[in-house]
Amino acid sequence: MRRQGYVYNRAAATLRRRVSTAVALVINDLSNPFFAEFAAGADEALGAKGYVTLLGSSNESPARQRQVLGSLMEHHPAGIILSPAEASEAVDIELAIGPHTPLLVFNRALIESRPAGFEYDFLGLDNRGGTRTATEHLLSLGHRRIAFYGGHADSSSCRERRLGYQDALREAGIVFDEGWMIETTPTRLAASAHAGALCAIDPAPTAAVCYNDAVALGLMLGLARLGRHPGIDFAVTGFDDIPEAAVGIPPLTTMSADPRARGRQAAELLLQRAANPSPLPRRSVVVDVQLTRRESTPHVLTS
Amino acid sequence: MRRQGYVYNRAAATLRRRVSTAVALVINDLSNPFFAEFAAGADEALGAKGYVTLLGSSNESPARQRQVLGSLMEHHPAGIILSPAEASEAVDIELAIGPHTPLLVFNRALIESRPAGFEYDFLGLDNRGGTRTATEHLLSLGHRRIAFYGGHADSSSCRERRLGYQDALREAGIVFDEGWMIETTPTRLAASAHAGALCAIDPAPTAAVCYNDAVALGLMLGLARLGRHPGIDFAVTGFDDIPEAAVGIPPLTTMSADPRARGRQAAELLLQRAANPSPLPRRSVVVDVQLTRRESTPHVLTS
DNA sequence: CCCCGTCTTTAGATCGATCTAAATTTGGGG
DNA sequence: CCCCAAATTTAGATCGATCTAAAGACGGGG
Repeated sequence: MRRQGYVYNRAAATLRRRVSTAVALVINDLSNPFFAEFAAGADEALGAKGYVTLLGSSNESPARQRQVLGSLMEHHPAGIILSPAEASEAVDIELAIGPHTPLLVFNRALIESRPAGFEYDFLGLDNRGGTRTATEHLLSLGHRRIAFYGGHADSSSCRERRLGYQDALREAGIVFDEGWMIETTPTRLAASAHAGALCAIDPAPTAAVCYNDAVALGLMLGLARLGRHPGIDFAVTGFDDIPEAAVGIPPLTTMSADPRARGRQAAELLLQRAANPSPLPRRSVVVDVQLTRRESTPHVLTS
Repeated sequence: MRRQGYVYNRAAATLRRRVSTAVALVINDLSNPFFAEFAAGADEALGAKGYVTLLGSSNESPARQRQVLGSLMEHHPAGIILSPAEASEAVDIELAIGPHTPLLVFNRALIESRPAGFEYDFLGLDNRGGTRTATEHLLSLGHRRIAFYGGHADSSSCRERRLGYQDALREAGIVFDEGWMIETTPTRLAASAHAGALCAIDPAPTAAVCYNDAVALGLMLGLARLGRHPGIDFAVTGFDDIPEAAVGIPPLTTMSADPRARGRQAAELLLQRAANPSPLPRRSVVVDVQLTRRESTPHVLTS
């Protein structure tokens, strides 16, 4: 009957069953390899379970995100995986998707203002534990004056990562100085341009924990321009393990989040919820990140 | 009535109209920023026209691609945008999607074996013209011994790019030597490792046209390790203009393809076809790529 | 005041998978 | 050979948007 040109009509099935075998995947920034990998992983796992991925990208715009969610909702997806745009309010999301569709939020917390009523699962990275591990790694190499470099202090992930860094310093009994934290836009260019601010600290740090890989790569570039040699006389750590990290100069020690595996995990969490809507309590999964040691973190020089 | 919790049921509409307002987007490698950007552009343009994107990724596997296409077909999409997996046969694609759904193939030609009967539109890059422009750029800077570096000679895009390079040399009256073309796996790592093969050419080239940016960045790294200074005593061009190209050491002169704009264009071409299935003849659009000059292509040294 | 043409409303019918209930077949024991 | 229980087959009914056709409302001219 396949030879007769028959194709299953999933629209008819969806109409009858009141819910489709599609899962909506809404991404804030597809051009970021981290999220592109995440999307690829989610699509892979969903496809393996017979689901189809409805893609939407919000480009960091809450307005567009709302519009996209509305459009995707018309397909009555079995669930939604949302990597929210910046400053997404839980109330707006609830308004867009209603109370019945299972939701899994990835990577960023939603801004909660109302008391409760809106339930969703969460999957994120252990930002605090990650920078703590990175800082401990630098401490174990003998570094004592360690800066935290890059990121906007008002972003939630930057705040968390700064806390982990301070945790490690405190535990090592190091007196921490506010001036050791330098704020930059989290791009390679901005990070490269602000490298001078790091060198201006007195006494000069011998290592820096960076907000993410883009910042770390930019910082290494900027330091090289100022005559420093990251990987030899200065140590740098990143966060994310983007593909460029492995081929930087020098290759970057960083915290790996394995975005493709996160995508698969998100799909599994969501499908579990979809199969079993109410019984399970709300889940919040925070994934450990792994230290990937490369050549950007030398032992401190005994000068 | 929105307050009553009403949401439009697109499954019902699709059932009645026999075709959905979704477009299937099947990508061979989402983790490649080039295709991720393409997907983001396509989704953006489709969303703006009220269409929803059904995502599928094939991971370069024709078997998986076929499976994904089959699954997406059950949603009776208005059309399909396909960036085919390597070695995709037109016959297989036709078998998977049938003769009625409009198809736009992006970037790679399908392997045609049957005489005809299967019609689809095509959108691709001007590979031949691109490397020709890059080579002419190097010629205008005084380079005469120019190598072609990287890529697998049996891939269609590599063949096309080599032809453009040879076009430019021929036109400049330069006697071309087969030994000037060096084959590598098109990754940064492999390109970096083979840099020695380039230096071994006698007399040594002063410039290289690279298969793509990844290869070019790898080559520059490899040359630096061998004591050469790309951007000063050696010129390198890339292809694609991936984000890393602008922040390489030195920043890479390359051919920009603007993948996000290509995505938007693919969406428009497909929707035109979907609105007007038969009247238009088959379309094949080849997009010019633009020379983006940065610092990796110095004037030849007069030594 | 009636008739006919135009505009608006309403009443099914349709799409195809799925589910329920009724109808039919099958099988085994009395 | 018949009867009842179990298994299978068949016949509608359902989902909600959309389309068609029929019914109803309205208005102007005779």
